[in-house]
Amino acid sequence: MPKKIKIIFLGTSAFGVPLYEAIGQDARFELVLTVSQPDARAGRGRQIRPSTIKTIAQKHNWPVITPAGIKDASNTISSLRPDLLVLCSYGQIVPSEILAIPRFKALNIHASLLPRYRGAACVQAAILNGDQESGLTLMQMDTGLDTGPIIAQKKIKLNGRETSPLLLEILSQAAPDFFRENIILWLEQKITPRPQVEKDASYAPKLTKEDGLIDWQQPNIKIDRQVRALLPWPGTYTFLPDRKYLKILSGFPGQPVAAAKPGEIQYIGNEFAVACLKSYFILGKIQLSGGRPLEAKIFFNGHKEYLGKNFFSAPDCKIES
RNA sequence: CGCGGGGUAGAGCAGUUGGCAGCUCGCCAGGCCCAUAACCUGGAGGUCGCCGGUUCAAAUCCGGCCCCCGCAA
Repeated sequence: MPKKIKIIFLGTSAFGVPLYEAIGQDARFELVLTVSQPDARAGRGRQIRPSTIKTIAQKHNWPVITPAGIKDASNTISSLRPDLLVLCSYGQIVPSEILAIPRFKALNIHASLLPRYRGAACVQAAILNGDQESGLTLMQMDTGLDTGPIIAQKKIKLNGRETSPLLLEILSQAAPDFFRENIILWLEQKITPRPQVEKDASYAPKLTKEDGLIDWQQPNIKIDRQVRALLPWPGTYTFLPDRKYLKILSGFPGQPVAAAKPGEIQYIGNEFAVACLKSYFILGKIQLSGGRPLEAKIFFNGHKEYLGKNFFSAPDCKIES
């Protein structure tokens, strides 16, 4: 390839950073523009802050724009005459008029083995469903939500103890090599994308705060998956017997038992555990609102009054601070 | 000015009609026991976040400051 490939990168979250920097620093490519989501109020104090990708762009002095709607950037994008458009967790559907601009098309790197888990919470979905494997998909974009034909995939085996932040990190770090291994073949048109098998498709819609509420009537395996999957947001939570909001940050499933009263807090084998459906969930780290994260053992050592009482997971418990 | 909780012994917490600072765990010493994460006895350990004010007397009331955290995104 005699000439540099002109790339426009679309991304917002930290997940895309390794890939983004790899592209920006690759001599074969010329990063002509970065498109990210607009600055938004976030965090305590609701300060206005830029997206992670925008922050990285500014650090390298790479050109970046943050249109409210990607359509607003349509003219800017076409005037740069990009050869390729690469998207990684950008957060907006890109319309066909923009997808049609680059001659090597618009590609998306998605953190699941499509057609499984189209959508935003793809990594969480893999853990929530107890999948044996996860991975990355390089795909050609169309106007649907992660529906375009697949160019390449990379599988990652799961050991069943991953948390979302960890798996996200693993996939994020794997993205640059995965991209480099396939992009040249793509540019040389040695790969024919294959359409997704529609009947195998599933969706992982954005999570909500409600998804984090623990139902102690479930088997401990499910609760364990929920705890690992929903970090760091929305997080899993329950309510103490006096209805204080309590985050469950970690734990693991205990041995099955016949008679367990779901929700009951118990001291078992030198650990603090909560009864769920025919089993116990051993508590690891927990966090009260206003408090820092700490081992359940440390907290309950000073609160023996909770033993034998029940956690609430009733919907009438308001989420309060 | 988005809403809110908190800084008290090594850890987690209680303690506002102001009056010599408490609980659980841990730690040290000893005891019981085949043994123990169990139990019993004794012990060490605190400028009550910082500064100032009110008062005979402040962890507790008033003012200012620093730090930590939850919700919300």
